[in-house]
Amino acid sequence: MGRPKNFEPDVAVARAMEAFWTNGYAGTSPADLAEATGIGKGSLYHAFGSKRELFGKALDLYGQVGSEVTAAYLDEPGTAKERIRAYLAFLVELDCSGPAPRGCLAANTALELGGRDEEALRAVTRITDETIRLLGERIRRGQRDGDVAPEVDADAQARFLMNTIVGLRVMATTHELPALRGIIETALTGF
Amino acid sequence: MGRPKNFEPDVAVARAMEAFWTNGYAGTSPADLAEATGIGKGSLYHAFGSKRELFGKALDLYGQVGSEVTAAYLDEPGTAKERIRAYLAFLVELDCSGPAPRGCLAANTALELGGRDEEALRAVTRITDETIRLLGERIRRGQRDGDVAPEVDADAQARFLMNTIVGLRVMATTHELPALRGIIETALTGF
DNA sequence: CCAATTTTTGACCTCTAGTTCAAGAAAAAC
DNA sequence: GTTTTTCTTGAACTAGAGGTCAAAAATTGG
Repeated sequence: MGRPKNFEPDVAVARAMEAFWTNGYAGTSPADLAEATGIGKGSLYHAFGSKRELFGKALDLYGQVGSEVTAAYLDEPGTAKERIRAYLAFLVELDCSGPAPRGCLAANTALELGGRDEEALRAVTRITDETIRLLGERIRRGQRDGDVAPEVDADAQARFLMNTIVGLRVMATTHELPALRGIIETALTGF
Repeated sequence: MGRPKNFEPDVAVARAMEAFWTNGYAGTSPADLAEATGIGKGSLYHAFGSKRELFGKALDLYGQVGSEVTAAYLDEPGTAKERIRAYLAFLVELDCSGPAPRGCLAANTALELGGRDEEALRAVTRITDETIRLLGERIRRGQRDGDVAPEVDADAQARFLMNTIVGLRVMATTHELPALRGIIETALTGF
C-alpha cells in the first residue's frame, strides 16, 4: 500500500558504496549520494535515515561481496598457494584498473573513522576477521591435501596474508603493478 | 624588522602534523589547527597561506622525522633481521600506545587524498621510497656482514617489508598487539 | 471515487569550513 | 617620535554540508 518506491534499495546501497569507496566518507556529500544513486536527497533521507546509516549498509554490502569473491577465488581448483596467489593478483589488478586507485573500503574506513566511530571499527574488524578465517581454512585444506607443509601455522599465516593484502591495497595508490606483483611473490615464499 | 612572530614556525608545523595525523586532512579544521598550535586562525593563514600548504609542510616533516627514526633503528648494532624486527616492533608499539591508533600519516594521506591530489601522492611516494631505500641498504649491509644469505634480493625484500609496515599500521587500528607481533615474526621468516 | 498510506520533490534551515580583511600592536630604522 | 614593516586579532563573508519539512503524487482498500 502507499506509493511504491521508484528505486531498489539494494541498488542504491551498491551505488552509494561505490561513491564512498572512491571519495571517502567525509568526501561524499548528500548531494553526491543523490547524484550517484539517482535519488533525490529527501528520498535518501526518508529511506535510510542519515548519511551514516547509509554508509553502514554500504560497508556491510562491501564485506558481504568481498567474502563471496574471496571464497570464490579460493575454491577454484589448485593448490592453496596457487589459489591465494591468484586471489592477491586479482585484488591488485582490480585496484590498479580503475581511473584512480581507491584502496580497500574497509581499510579506508578504519583509517578515516577509526578514532571516532566505534561501530565502524567493529564492522571493519568483522570484515577482516572473516577474510582471515577464509584464508586460514584454505591453508588447512592445503595441509589436508598435502600441498602445504603440516608444520605451517595456518592462522598465523592467514593473519600475515591479510596484513599483506591491506598493505598492497594501500601501496596500489602509489606504486606500479610490477612492484606489487613482486611483493606478492615475496610474501608467498613463506609457506 | 617589523613585528616579530610570537611562535616558532617549526613548532607550529609539528603540532599541526599531530593534529592531521590524529584526525585526517578533512577532519582537521582551521579552528582545530588554531587550537592545536595556539596560534590565531588569521596568523596561521598569514604564515602558511592555506590549510593545504600547512599540510604539505606537516607531511614533509613527517617524512623527515620518519627517515631519521628509521635510520637510527637500523644503525644500532645487531644483524639485519634483528634491527628490522626491532624497528617494526617499535612502529606497532607506537601505533598501539596512543589513546586511539592513528596509523601512518603517509598511508592515511595516500588513501584520503590519493584520488584528488597529485602533489600529496608524490610526497607520499617520496616518503615510502626513502624507507624502502633504507631497508634495502640495511639488507645489503647484512649480506656483506654475512648475516643475510647472498641469494636474497635486497630490493624485493625491502619493498615487501615496506608493504608489511603499511599493512601493520592499518591493522593496528583494528587488531591487538599480540596479533601484530605474530605478523612481524611471520614476515621475517622470509630472509 | 474517496480515504488511507507511503514516496517524492525541492525549498528551506542551521552550522561549520575555509578564507579574507581591516584595524591595532610590536618591533627596527631614521 | 615618527615611519615603515611585519605580525596579531577578531569580525565578517561565502559556499557547501547535513538534515528537515510541507506539499504534491502514486498506490491500495473500501
